[in-house]
This record gives sequence, C-alpha cells and structure tokens, in this order.
Amino acid sequence: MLDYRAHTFIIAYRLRSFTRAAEELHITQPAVSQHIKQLEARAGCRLFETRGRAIHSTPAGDLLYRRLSVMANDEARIIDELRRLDSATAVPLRLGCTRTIADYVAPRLLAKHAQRHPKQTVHLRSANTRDLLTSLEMGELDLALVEGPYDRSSFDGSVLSTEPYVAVASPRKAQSAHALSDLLVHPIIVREKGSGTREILERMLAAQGLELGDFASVIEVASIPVIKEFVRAGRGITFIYRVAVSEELSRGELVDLTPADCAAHHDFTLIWQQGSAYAESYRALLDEWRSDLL
Amino acid sequence: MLDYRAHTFIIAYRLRSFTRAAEELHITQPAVSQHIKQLEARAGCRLFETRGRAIHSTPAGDLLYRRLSVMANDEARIIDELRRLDSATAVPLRLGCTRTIADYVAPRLLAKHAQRHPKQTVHLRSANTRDLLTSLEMGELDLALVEGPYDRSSFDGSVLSTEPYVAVASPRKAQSAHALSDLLVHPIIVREKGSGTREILERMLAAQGLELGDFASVIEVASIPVIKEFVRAGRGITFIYRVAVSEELSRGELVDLTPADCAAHHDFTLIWQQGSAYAESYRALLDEWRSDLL
DNA sequence: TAAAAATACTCCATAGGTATTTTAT
DNA sequence: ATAAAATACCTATGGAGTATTTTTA
Repeated sequence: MLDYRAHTFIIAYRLRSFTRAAEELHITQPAVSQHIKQLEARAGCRLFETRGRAIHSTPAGDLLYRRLSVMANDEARIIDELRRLDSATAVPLRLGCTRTIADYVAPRLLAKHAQRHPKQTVHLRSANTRDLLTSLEMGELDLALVEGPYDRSSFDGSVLSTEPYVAVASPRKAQSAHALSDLLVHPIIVREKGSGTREILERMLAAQGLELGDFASVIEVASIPVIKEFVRAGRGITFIYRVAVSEELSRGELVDLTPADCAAHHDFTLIWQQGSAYAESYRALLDEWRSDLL
Repeated sequence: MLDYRAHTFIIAYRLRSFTRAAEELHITQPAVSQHIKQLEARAGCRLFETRGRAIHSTPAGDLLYRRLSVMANDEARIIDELRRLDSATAVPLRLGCTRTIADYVAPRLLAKHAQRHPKQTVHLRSANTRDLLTSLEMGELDLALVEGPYDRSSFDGSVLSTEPYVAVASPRKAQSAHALSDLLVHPIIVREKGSGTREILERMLAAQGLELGDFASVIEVASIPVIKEFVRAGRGITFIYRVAVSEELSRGELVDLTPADCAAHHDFTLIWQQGSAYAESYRALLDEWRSDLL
C-alpha cells in the first residue's frame, strides 16, 4: 500500500547509496534520484545531502525513515492478515530472544501461548540483542525479548520480568562469600565474548577495578547446559540469570552464593518497532505473558 | 507516501460507491474499479462485493479500511512533522471534547499544556461524541476526550479521570433526598435532547421506570452556565458532572443532594485511532494530563 | 429503464531508461 | 582517474480515459 517512492527511499536509506539502491530495486540510478526528489518536494525539505560522491541523511530523512520502515513492515503484516481472513489461522508471531531467554523463559511462555492461541504459530529465533534490533527494523521480526538497553527512539516496549543475576557453585565447593573478591579463589566459567550474560559480569568486575583474569582461572564455554554441568562437577563457579538455574537451585544441585556487593538484576523487556499499528496488540500479549510468569 | 490505490480505496469505502468516489477524486469510474481490483489482487481476496448495482464491503475490506485510514491520517501528520523540522514549532494538536469537558476540564489541561509545551499550539473543538469519533476517523482530529463508550475496535484510549455525576440545587431549596423519587417534587432543568449529560439522567430514570415528565416540570436550557444560574435562583434542580459545578459547590452557592440510589460516575477517556503511529506519544501526553488533574 | 459496476479498447502521462555532465575523492 | 549523483532528454509501460456491456433494482 505504500507508494513505490517510499520503498525506494527505505532501500536508499539503508544502503546509503542511490546506485546500490537502484541495483537492489532493479531500476536505474536516475530513477532513484527522481523518487527521492519527489519525496523531498512533498516533505518540503531535503532528505539526503550529497557530500561529494557520498550521500548522508538529513534529520528529516532520519525521521521519515523511522516512520516509513515501520509502515512498510506493518503493511506486510496487513496483507498477511487479509490473506488469512478466511483460513481462520492467525498471522504468525515472529519472536526473537536472546540466548538465555530463548532457553529458559520462552519455552514456558510459548507453551502457554499455544494453549491460549491454538490458531497462531510462533516463530522463535535466538540471537544477540544487536541482531534482534536490526531484525525488528527490517521487519524480519515482530517482537523481541531482550535483556539489555535498547534505542528508545526506534523501539517501544515494556518490562516482562525482572531477573536476578546470581553467582552459583556446586554445593561441595560453596563457601560463604561476603564480597565479589571472596569469589576470586574459584575458577570462573563464562560464555563466549559478546554474550550478554558475560558482559554483565565484565561490567560488574570493571566497576570494582577487576577483570576476568583475576579469578583463579577462566574457562570459556559456549553452551549454558555445559556451563551448568561444569559447575555441578565442581570445576568452578559461574554468573548467570537465576531463571536459568532455578531447577538446579531448588533441587540443591547448585547453590546461590551471590555476594552482597554484586547483587544485580536486569529487566527482560518485550520490544517492538516504535509506532507500529500493532503496538496495542503486542502490549495486550505482554500482559498475558506477564500473568503466565506469576 | 501511501499508494494512490490506497487513497482511492479509502474514498470508495467511505462513499460506498465507485461512481461517487470517482467524482470525488476527479477520475473516472473504471479507474476506481481498476484500483480496487489491483488491491484485491495484492490482498488475495475481494474487498467489495457488488450486489446488484450497490457495493458493500467484505470483512477484508472493513479490516483494510481500518488500517489504511489510520495510515493515511498518520501520513499527513508525518508530512507536517517534516515541514516543521527546522521551524522549531511542534505539530499542532487537534483535540476534540464533549461540551462539559471543553468547558470545565479542557481549560485547566490546556493552560498546563501550554506551559509545558510552549512550541505546540492546540486546536480545541467541541462536539458530541458521535461527531468526534467521525472526525478522528477522518483525520480531522488527533485526539478526543469523551465521556461515553466508544468503539474499541476502531479506537484506543485510556481513562483521564473518573467524574461523579451529581444532583444539585440551590441551598435554599435543598432538602435531604434519600431516593431519586424524593427529587421529583422539584422542577428539573436539563440540556437539549441528545446531550450526553441529559442522556445519563434519562437512562438513570428509565432504570427506575421513570421519565423526565415525572418531575414537577421540565425546563430545557441549551447552556450550562444558564442552567447553573437557574438552579442558583431556585427555579429547579439539575443533574450534572460535579466538575462543572465544583466552584459553586465549594462556595456554597449550590449544594449536592444526590440520592444514594442514583450515585453515578463516568470515565472521561482520551481516545485516538487504534493503531496510530502516534499512540505512544498520546499515551505519554495522557500521563502528563493525569498528573495535572491531581 | 435507470443506475451502477464491469469490460474492452485506446491514448498519453509519467515512470523509468540512456547518455552525459558534474562533483569530489 | 574513478565513483557516485545530478541533469537532460527519450522511450514505453501502465494509469486513466472513452465507449459499451452487464446486472439488477
């Protein structure tokens, strides 16, 4: 339903090049120039400035992009809605999650969701926060469940839950720790670099002038189940969201030994593109999910 | 930014006639047929069924209209935003209110709003709820403050305040009333037929098998200030939102004699088109206004 | 039969292409 | 010298028009 010029603008903005946008759209470069010029005439202001042979967007261009990319993604969803009207199946929900959430929160949510909405399929994807935000912008995802902060001018959202971040160890190895420094005697088991769970720990350490190397040793493991296995086996301690070890904690296979000086918790937030026509339905969904977690 | 076919569809839907839509758009009737056909090809389903010489929309058409009319109105606002980017003036806010709200709530809100947002002008219009909803749909208003119920599938909103609806009289005429029927000895002063304030009373009476005629006499007055003047002069009683007589009540010029069996209150709700890209900013505005009323 | 939408076709406006110039790296 | 956007001009697709048929109230 969007004007063809709007689509050209979106691609040109993303590629930051009229020539490459033309290739992408299978039209010629002057056609792209013309589309942008026509949009600029409607907007009454420049959308791109051409500095030499490069283009860069103006504030007006940035604003228009934010609006149009949302509209383009909504449009695709509307078409999908229309096509499915008589088939009695709901538009699929494309949800992205960070690793921890996908493994330890999403299964519970999606099971309940499937009960409540048997006609709707849910596509779950797990990736890091950066990639999830990009996917939202590109319309590849409808929603994302993230741990960290996000760009408030491009995304709207609301908190699903607040999760404590804890230090855990094998009950055999556990000894009371009053401060983060008391834990340095243990080997530390961490996820790969770039993982959100690891970054929280690194920032916590940095706040006290410490780094990973200050632990007895550092063991890097790419999988959370394997990390838990290592910790249970007494090979070291780890820092992790409590929800990811709640079963082990309640069974006594692992113990929480978070020192008071590094007790932390983070919000798990459900986010979507700011200004989406579906914002209200996402918010309603969030309310359901919140009650499912109680 | 919307495709020309989308605009044609919106007009055709509103006028429920391809021929009249063609006139409105200064194109020919076959052109309209063609636009709709192309949209139907994209949507994969019929948008209008032609029963004889009339057309009527399908459920898919209804859904598409709801989405597209919002997008069309948002589009106009986006263009306005872009045009004003360098002028440092905000996009004006077009607010509609019902009569009572416009006279007794809006002035306070708008005074505070002007302080907080000196760059933004606010256009205030007062009309009955039905007309306000139509204006929202047509994109002539951004927001409306209404008392009554509204169509939840086309509009979203949130409660600004909950206002008691009271019976008031001159202190000289007042005598304790335990039931609605005790008030029937007085002449009743009401607004013109169709006014929201009057409808509440009529429904309250109907619930007890009564009607306006059961009062000692009925005086119909088109203006709230004049109604208040009449009541102060002891010419009868009236039913009205307390916010409209709060000053008179606190000065003792009028007294509240609402009987227990007809104590009522209604929500004043701020509403906007469901799915608007500006929903979040309207919600933020509502939070400001709510705090202003405390 | 009258009023509205659908169909068939024709035409021209404009979306898009080609060729070239401008600009800056 | 090269890479990218702007400009000028041209072409042809498809958007809109005209004429007509179909449908049904």
